[in-house]
Amino acid sequence: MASSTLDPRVAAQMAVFRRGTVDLIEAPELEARIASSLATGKPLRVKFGMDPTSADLHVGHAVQLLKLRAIQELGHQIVLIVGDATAMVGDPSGRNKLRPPLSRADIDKNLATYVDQAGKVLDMSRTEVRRNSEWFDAMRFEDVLRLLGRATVARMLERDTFEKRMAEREPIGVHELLYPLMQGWDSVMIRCDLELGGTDQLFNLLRGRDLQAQEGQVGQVCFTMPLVNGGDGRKMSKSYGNAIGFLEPPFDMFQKVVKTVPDTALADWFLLLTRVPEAEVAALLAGDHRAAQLRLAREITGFFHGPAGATSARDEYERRARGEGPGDVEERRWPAEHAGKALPLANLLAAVKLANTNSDARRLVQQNAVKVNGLVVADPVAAYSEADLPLLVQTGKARFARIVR
RNA sequence: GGGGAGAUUCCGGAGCGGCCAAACGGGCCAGACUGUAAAUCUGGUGGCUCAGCCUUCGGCGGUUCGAAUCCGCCUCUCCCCA
Repeated sequence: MASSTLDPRVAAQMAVFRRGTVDLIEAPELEARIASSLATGKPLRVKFGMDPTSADLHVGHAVQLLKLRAIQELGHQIVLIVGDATAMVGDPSGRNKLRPPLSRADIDKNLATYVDQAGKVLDMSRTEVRRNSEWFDAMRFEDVLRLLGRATVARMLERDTFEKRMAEREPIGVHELLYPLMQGWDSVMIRCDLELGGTDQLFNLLRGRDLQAQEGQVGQVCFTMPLVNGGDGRKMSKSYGNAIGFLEPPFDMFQKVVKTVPDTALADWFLLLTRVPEAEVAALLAGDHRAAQLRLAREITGFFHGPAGATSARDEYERRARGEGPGDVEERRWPAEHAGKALPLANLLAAVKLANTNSDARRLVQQNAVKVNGLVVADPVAAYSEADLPLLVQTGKARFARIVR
């Protein structure tokens, strides 16, 4: 496809667009647009839509944002569409259930945090942010009907998520059929050159391309990035509890990356979530996977917390790996209500919240999961009193506390 | 509007008068193994003053020596037909 006469500057940009990308519809069109952008000095308008349905971004979102950042550095214009109007519909992509629409108040509340967190990756000062209520609120009912006339029911229903829901007799709100059209209309309104989305977004992205063509514009180029999975193999999502959030402290982030990424996904994570050159990634993967995993964790943690944060996270991680426990053990006070009394170990654990209940604590002790001052104690009624303080207590591999007076 | 099915411990889902704190699977916790991974194996998974006791099976009331299991009412879900 890339002809031998392809301008090297165009080729270089194409490489950025291509890294980790799944769909690119169509590559030759993109080459042409890049070439013309270079010739005229006019940046491409690159659209990315976000639903302000949740305030907290996680590593899964970072895949797209990092791509946008790279594109931004090429000098193109990122247009972030805040889907405040579409959020009230709810994107049916990947959903098997009708989801409740959000109120305007919810949306406004999420928006600030949302944009703020995206700013950890994107240069927001160079990003155009548009709310799609800007044009949707201005539409009259006849405008809506005209837009709806642009698509057929069969075309909408052929979508896999709708097909599945029909088959499973799950409800599909009529309003949900509108979502792809609304998203597509955004592209028309901002005269979009290309739009990025997750692989689950391809259908929606293509609606934009079609609508633009129908409106006399050149249809946008569409490209998609993979969705990353959490440690449990499911799509990373806050509601599944498998997400690594942008705002997590360095150690947590580092540790979660190590624990989350299966060996089979290492290559993808490097490709999608770091800027380590592809050749270097290949070399890393040819070596010790353990080392590659730690490197990945450093790269990701470093991106969000800087080199110092990444280093401290790694040090902490290694300290724990050596079995030394956390560098800085949380202190808990001897429970005031038991001042001056001896307590059975199980009750002590529950009292300082190292276990949920006395019964829970008792079980842990009986399973050899509890260490006091580094030694396993298997007797749940072993008595401790304030004279024994301070006590370093550990339940399981990761929960530590120092009990003090 | 009419007809039917059902609500059980974190989830799914058995149980249909005593042997039920309630099978089984998932999840989760812990132990072994390990790369604090994955996979695997083992144990655990209502509470407590823990070889025993106490409180649970949508809610309220009833039958019974005894109810998650039977009866009545209530609340909420789902399905089919229109």
